[in-house]
Amino acid sequence: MNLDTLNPAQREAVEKTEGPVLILAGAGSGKTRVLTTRIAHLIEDKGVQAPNILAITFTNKAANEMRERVEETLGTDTKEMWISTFHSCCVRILRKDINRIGYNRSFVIYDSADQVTLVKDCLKELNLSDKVFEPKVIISTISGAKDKLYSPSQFKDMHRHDNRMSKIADVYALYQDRLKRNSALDFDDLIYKTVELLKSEEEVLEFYRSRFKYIMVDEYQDTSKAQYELIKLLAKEHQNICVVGDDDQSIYGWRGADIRNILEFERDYDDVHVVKLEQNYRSTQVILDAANTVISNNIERKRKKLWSEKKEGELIKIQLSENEINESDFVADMIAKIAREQGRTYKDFAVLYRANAQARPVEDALNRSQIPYNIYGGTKFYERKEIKDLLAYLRVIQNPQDDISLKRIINVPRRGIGLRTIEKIEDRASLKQESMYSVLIDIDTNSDISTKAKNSINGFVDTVGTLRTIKEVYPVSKLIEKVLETTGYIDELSKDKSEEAQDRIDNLKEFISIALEFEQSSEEKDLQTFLTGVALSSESSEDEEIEKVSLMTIHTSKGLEFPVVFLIGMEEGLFPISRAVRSMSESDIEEERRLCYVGITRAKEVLYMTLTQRRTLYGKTNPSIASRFMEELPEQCIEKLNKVEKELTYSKANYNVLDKYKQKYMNTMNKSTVAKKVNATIKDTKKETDIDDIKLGAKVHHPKFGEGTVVGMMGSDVTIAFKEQGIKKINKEYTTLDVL
DNA sequence: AGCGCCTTGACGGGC
DNA sequence: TCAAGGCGCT
Repeated sequence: MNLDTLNPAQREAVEKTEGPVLILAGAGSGKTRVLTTRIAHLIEDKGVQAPNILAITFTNKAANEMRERVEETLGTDTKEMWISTFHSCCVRILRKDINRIGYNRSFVIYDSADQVTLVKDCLKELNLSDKVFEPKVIISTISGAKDKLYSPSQFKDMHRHDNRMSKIADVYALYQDRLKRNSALDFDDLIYKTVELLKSEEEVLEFYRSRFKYIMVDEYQDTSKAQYELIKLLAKEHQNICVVGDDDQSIYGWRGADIRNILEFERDYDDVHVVKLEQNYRSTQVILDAANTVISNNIERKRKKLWSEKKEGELIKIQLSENEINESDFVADMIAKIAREQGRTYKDFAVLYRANAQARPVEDALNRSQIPYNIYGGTKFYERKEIKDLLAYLRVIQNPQDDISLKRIINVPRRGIGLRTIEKIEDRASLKQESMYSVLIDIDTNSDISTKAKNSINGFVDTVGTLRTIKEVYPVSKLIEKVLETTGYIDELSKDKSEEAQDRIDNLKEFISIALEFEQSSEEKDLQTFLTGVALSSESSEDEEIEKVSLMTIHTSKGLEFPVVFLIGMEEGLFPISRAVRSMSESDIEEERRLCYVGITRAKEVLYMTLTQRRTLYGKTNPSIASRFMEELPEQCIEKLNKVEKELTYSKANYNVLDKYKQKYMNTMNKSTVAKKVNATIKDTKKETDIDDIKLGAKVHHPKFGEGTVVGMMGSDVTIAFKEQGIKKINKEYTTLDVL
């Protein structure tokens, strides 16, 4: 294995194969290359067997890319190697042994829409209003609990003094019960139940421990407590655990990622070898300086500074526009101009924004200028109604205990089984503690259902029965055709002559070809494997090679790069988004700042940042205030294309500034040095602070805001009245508060 | 069952 | 602003 093309840090990360390794990989530092080379090195030079390697990523895209690149490097196939996402890895483990913890091995996987339906059912059963207990809120609460590995009873106990949360805990308990009865797992369960299985079944744990002798985890900053625990279980014995991540790119706190996992890796494992990949191969020095300076305003981070061998590069251009329409026109004009003058092609450009709603005016402007674009995000193929209907049929065929899917299709297409009848079936099912399907099977013994409804139900049961037989002999694609035929689904759509109906038919045909493709490429060809694959993939099959400008959120852009990037809507309340501003929570603002860092570092050569004087968003026009992140950009890196400073009110709010330290050091150091100083101070005092000493009324010291008094506490959020900076909400888990 | 009016609320989004 | 879901009427 030739490692000569790697830089020293990269090489170190590859060669240090034994013991715990933390690779802090800055944006564009060749992280994927290091990981793939490391795997190849293990196999080729260290004589490690392929089955002993486990490599975990977050997205299918990353997993596929890694597998391809490893195969390319090694020149062999990697079938024996587990290179997969957390979720598909867990499914594999669970399919084998989940029966040991009382679940059915042929479980189905519920997506977020199924979750909503199930939670609504649970609320109904508990007589709770879905106005007071919004399903969305319930789901994210449950999801948060599972991410932290709280069981329903633990969760209930934690919140025994909080009436509302207690009720939510009851929903959580019932929800889990129903999932189990339906032989279903939601996405969070895939992780949670795997941890549960490994913790309770010594034999299973031993099996995987001795199998996965070398474990690698990508995007470690995005792991949740549950994922962290899973990895720890597997890696504890041999300690050959290599995690790669960038705390500065942690932007998924809102979906359970716990930045502490990367910040405290060194505490969790013994003798951790830390490698920092700081050489950036992507961007110009100007772009990196700007990114470094902005991110240095974050307190809680590992110190790291990107540098590049590339020359200085063009200054970052800042444009102030009248409103979002002018802003979009500016973007379109500049794309046209740069494409023409510099001979760039449209795929070199990306327009990045904080919220999807911002895409609209940009689309309009690009259309006016006849510039082709691809918009990422939006309704997914598998979320379409007709596809979900078909999937519900397939799921019921696979697993008749799945009440949620059964309810979805029992009267689709219409076959005269009304709401009243369905309710009766449900009642009976919960009375007898069994699935709706088993009630349907002997519906004839049920007296309070009309003969007409009984006939329809028997017809439905026959259809499903027939399809279940067909499943055993025909391939999936054929089964799908049969479903669409025998249920009359296609007939129903064909009768409808609208364009929409034709679209739906086309989508169903597209789905059949997905199934055909599956039959050709997959080793296992059964329905269950197909359904799992569909559940775990997101299918964003846009034609990526095509010559188009990319429009996407900054979140979506993570991991990608473009020669020319437009970061639009750099305004307070939009970016950082208003919720983060209003919550007054420093950790929320820091996550927004990391997002800003991600946005800036997408650019290879040219970066534009735009903002408006007035923005109409959600039907309301408001004067804009420049984003605090704009103010954090170093003067020498930017070029203001128009009179930005004159026209703008920079928010003078109590954001930014590191006051206490600023006064002390500002004369001699620049802002980023001050931040470093603060960082170092935190590191020193960290161990001495006991988080439990932070109580109501306690006098505390905050690294940025100085002295204050604790006036409120909610979970890990502490509200503090600062002497000089006013009232702020701070997450005590992430900030070092010294009790005075 | 289906249509249309009205309220609501809207960040980010992979598996 | 606008789209989706709820609700009431036919």
